[in-house]
Amino acid sequence: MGVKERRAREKEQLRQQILSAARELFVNEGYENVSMRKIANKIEYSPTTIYLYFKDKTDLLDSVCKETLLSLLNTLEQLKNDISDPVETLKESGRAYIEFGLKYPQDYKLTFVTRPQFQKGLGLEEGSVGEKVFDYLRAIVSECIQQQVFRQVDVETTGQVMWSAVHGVTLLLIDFPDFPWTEKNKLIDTVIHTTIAGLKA
Amino acid sequence: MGVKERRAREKEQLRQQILSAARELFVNEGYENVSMRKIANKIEYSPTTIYLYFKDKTDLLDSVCKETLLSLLNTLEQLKNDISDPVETLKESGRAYIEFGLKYPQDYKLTFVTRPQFQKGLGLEEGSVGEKVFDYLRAIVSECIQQQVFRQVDVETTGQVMWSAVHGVTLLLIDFPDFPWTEKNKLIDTVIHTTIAGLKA
DNA sequence: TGGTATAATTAACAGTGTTAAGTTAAATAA
DNA sequence: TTATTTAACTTAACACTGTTAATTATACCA
Repeated sequence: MGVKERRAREKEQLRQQILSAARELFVNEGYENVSMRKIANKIEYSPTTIYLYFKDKTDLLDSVCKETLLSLLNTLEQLKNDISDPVETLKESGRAYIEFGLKYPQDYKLTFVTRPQFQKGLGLEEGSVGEKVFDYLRAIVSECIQQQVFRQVDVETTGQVMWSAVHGVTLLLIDFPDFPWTEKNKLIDTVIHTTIAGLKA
Repeated sequence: MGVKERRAREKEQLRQQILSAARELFVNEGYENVSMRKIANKIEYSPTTIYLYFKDKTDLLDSVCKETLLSLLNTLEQLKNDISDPVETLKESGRAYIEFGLKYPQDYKLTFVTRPQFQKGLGLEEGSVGEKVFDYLRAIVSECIQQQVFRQVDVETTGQVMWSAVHGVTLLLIDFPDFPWTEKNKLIDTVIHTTIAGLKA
């Protein structure tokens, strides 16, 4: 009876192989410039084999993005050990979020910009990984409000403001690398500091 | 001798015709899903005619985006009559910027997200329309600092923080329309208010 | 009218995502 | 062991893509 298990394991292995080949190509050459044939070549299978594992190209994109979100969530959750000082945690989380985006710029854009363009229901729906990322943010913000550090009582709005700020600066830094930005870390710190200061008071 | 002028005028006319056909299609169906043949069909010319007026598809995108930036700049500059209260002007400009993005979401994404992906030098270089948009922002921020309303002395950083906030919320609202956002206007107001409050004091 | 520059077109190339049909290999049943 | 079923994979094809080179049509000038 171990046969089926082995076969399933092999199938899963090839799925992963396709997935990581796709990620590597998407990241290095951009989603639009990667063809199914290119992915197939990389893993030394025929192009149509991919369709046995993924519905179509956007499904492949989808799976790559889900992995990215998991990785982001993982990065963030490793910070949230110290809940005694939620504001400090929020600052560090914001910085970690931005730095994640800058470390994997193509993955970030793929997940938060390209994917929504191709797939209307975009991974923030109930039970999704994307929702969990926002849940993480919500929890910290909630703590800040409970400790009465933040003026705003509305957890949702506060979280969304924070998200806007970090998302904005991340994308600007990625998309306009030639713009005469202030020194990167100073800009990031100022964005976070400013937003949090604005939420206090 | 009026012949050459007329011919030039006709040429310019067709150029504009191509441009507005391209914009309409890009906006309605997305840049990736619009083919040169589709544009050509719309204006009832052969596909290759477009290449007599534009170098390639990204050049077409480029020109569309330049128009968008001009339109945005125009929208903003109509607000800047009242310089006596720079903070109020900044608030209104931020709101106008976001609402421009939400009114023409595809144009906004095309200009600030899609284009940078295809064209490295992306319209923020010296003398460009993109630079003028940022110049506009810089001028208002500078006034706020001179009137000692803002804590931060660094005009550049302050402007970039402001840009991050409005860019971020604009894109989030565009890209994740199904997310349970706070009521749109409340969110926009809170983003602007929070950022400006953070820049004060 | 004939000649010329310019504008627009046709035909073609190499590549795209995807589907349907066909083939090979492996696991089960006799 | 041999036959049969099932799963994995490939080949061939379709309609489409951006773009180039060669060709035709058009409008102007002498």
